[in-house]
Amino acid sequence: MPSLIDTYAKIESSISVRLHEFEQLGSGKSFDIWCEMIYCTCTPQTNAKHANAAVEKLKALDLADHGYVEDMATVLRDCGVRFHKNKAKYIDINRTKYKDLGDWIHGFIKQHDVLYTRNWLADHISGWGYKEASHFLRNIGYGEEICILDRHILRCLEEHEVIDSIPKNLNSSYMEIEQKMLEFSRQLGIPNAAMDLLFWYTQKGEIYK
DNA sequence: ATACAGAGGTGTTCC
DNA sequence: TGGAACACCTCTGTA
Repeated sequence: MPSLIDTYAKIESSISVRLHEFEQLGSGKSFDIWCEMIYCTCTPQTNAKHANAAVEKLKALDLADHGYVEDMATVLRDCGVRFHKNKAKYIDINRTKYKDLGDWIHGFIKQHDVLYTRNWLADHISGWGYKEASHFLRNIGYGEEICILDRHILRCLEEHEVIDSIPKNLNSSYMEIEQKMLEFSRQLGIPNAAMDLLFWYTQKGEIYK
């Protein structure tokens, strides 16, 4: 089995392209950032490509801006997004409050910092906890100080003995495990923002988001 | 075949 | 006060 460093060397350029795309998205149109919020709301327990397909279909049907909850739920279900009813509700709630988040999130982050912003997002965006708040921030170009601790990453961390075992309840230990992963990335000399894509590549054999 | 775990978690309830 | 337990939902892979 090749080491993480070897694998990273092999796919570094592909990862760099992806990370650059995240930055582009973050500095792009507010509507695109809103669509990324929809994506992150759809993602939990759901195939990432299904979540992405749902976003594209919502856009194609002009539902992302102002669709009824029921219509959005139908699209999510048809695209294979799990918990489609709840997630359609979350999208509706978030839209009424934070559809323009892309217009001010960068100033917000500059004024506070990424960690504070993640807390704020997890508290204020319906359907987001630490994991999805981190996912969103990474996807708009702020992945250097935070980790997306989903079950796959936790499994990788366990395999590489960064953590002894996967905790039953993440809430209490998210920051602690995150620190260990940040330290791990420093030891390897691999940018933290790339670690998530690298781990996913080792499991799935491709780079997605 | 039929069952059953697993899927890029989060919100609510209950003690 | 905080943690388990459960609901949300449906499809796929595996034995």
